[in-house]
Amino acid sequence: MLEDLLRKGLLTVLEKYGVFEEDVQIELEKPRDRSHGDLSTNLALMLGKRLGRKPRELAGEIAADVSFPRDVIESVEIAGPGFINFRIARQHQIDLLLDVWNPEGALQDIRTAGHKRINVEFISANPTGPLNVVSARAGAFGMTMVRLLEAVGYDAHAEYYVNDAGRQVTLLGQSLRAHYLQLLGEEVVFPEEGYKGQYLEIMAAELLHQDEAAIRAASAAFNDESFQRVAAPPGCANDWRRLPDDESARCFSKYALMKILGWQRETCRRFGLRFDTWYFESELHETKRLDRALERLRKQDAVYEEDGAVWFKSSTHDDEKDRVLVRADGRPTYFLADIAYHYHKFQRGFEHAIDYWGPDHHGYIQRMQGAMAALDIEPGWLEVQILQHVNFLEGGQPIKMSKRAGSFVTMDALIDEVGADVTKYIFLTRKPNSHLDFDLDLAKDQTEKNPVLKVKYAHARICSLLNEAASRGVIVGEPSPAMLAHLEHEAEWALVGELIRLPRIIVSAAWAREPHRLTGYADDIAALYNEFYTKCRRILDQPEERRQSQLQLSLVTRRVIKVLLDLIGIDAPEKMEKRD
RNA sequence: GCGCCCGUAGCUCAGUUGGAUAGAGCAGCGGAUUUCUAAUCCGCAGGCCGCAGGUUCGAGUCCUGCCGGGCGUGCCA
Repeated sequence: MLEDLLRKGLLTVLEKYGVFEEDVQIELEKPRDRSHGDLSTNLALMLGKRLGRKPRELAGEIAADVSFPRDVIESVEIAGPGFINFRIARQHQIDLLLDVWNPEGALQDIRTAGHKRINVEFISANPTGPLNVVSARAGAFGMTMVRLLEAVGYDAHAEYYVNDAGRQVTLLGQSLRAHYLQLLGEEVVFPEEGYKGQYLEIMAAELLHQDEAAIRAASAAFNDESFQRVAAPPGCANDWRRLPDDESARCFSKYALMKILGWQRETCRRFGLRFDTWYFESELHETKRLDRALERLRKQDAVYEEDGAVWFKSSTHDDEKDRVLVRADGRPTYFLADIAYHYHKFQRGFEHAIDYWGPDHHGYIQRMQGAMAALDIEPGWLEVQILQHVNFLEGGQPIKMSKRAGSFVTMDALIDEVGADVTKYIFLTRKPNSHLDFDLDLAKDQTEKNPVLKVKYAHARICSLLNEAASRGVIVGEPSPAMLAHLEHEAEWALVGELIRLPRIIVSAAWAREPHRLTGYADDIAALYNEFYTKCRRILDQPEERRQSQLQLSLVTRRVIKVLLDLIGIDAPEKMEKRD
């Protein structure tokens, strides 16, 4: 690695000052300003005080003393208050560029995680209605994180937790049943806090008019293994309604669950999300994992009984207060189920787990971490990422969203109107924990002005250029040092300087859990390519060597853009419709 | 009240973990096309980085206190 070479060279010089490897962390970064060279260190600024020297003088001495092979580091300069700037020799930049191009090169070298198994759980929306736009942000982040983790060598596993047990699901069944009976003209008391969304009315109408056909259709969506447990209840709706209330509601609930999970899964598919596991809460109950988790906590002396309920001593783990695991009436809380779920996740052999949660769950983190600690799971095993709230604006006004009241923008509508690619890209240009205003009108009406198109266009443009070359009989060779040595223009070298950062960008985005670095970088690459393309126009009319070098540079650029768009999960088009 | 997140251009947001003259897109203004798609490029304008202190060679970034916005603070999920 280039950085290692620089560090080693600098350390050799620093020994004369009595500074050794363990004394100092040498930072190297790419300066914002191109005129400041390719890499820069603030070493002299950091050491100035410790050595009682003026930073600028110290930098001058170090710069004069340090030595590198000329074909790697072309120049060493001091600037500003005491920065030492390095300029990478063009020969070496070409080597780095080829390292990015070579499939066995840099993109293999960054796969350092050793196939460790890592679980990424995201969306995990309640199965009580269609996915809404909030899940779109989680989907974009979760899926890209999975791919990023794979890119750095993890064996990453995408998981969706389905809360198909508990009160919400019961309420769902009762709500559907009430809608159904209402359609029959019966007097019904709609459950308090029930679900009033229009989708339940439609679902009820389907049951009324198609009944068994509707049930068969919904069941057919679940013929694969992971959804085996989502099965249609016996009989038809007309039978269900005559059963005793509880049992009747359970039948309607099962049907609704089946139907809604079908929607959710289809929405995810449309959005390009692939889950390795859909984990059902009901399985936890059936396999007695709640009892087992509770038993384990008991053995650790982490629970006690009071007022008829079973409490977890989360206050000993920095939580504000203790939390109930089993209610006085004997029903377990969601918290206990969640503990059992994560305990099982741990037992399934994942070395690390990342959960994407909404901002309304942040108060939940402490008790969850407390439970993990009480179960002797190493600290840091569970990593919770909070995705901040998204404000959707329509006509300049925020849209209030309430699932129970049934008013929200569905993820499907977003995909229909804005498109999956644009939506993902927009979400991934923002940091996970920043609040975000998403103007639907703007996204819908002005999609051609969205930055994602600039990146797609750059890719299409390169394809188009290469096609044109082929049709003129120009053969584009594999990128090679001999040809790339003919790069001349400043814009070409600026592009090279950016392209060779790809491995570092991927690594930093993966480790910092900040996929938005990918979109920012993709935008930079596209801008630099377009700049090069405009300033060095009519590439194919250039002399053969110049032409070859530029075409080869284009090839590498196309691959870099493709790698980025694949990570983000959006299409890299070979051509785009000409606008007007 | 307490806890968490956020305050950066008119708008939406970046800012390489403390670096050099704070950036991009959109909106505004002015230029560039006999093309290999102008869905592009070039230029101009736009800023007390919420406010006030502190830490140090150096702060949009770190610490404290305010101000403003969002969320949480259930034997709900």
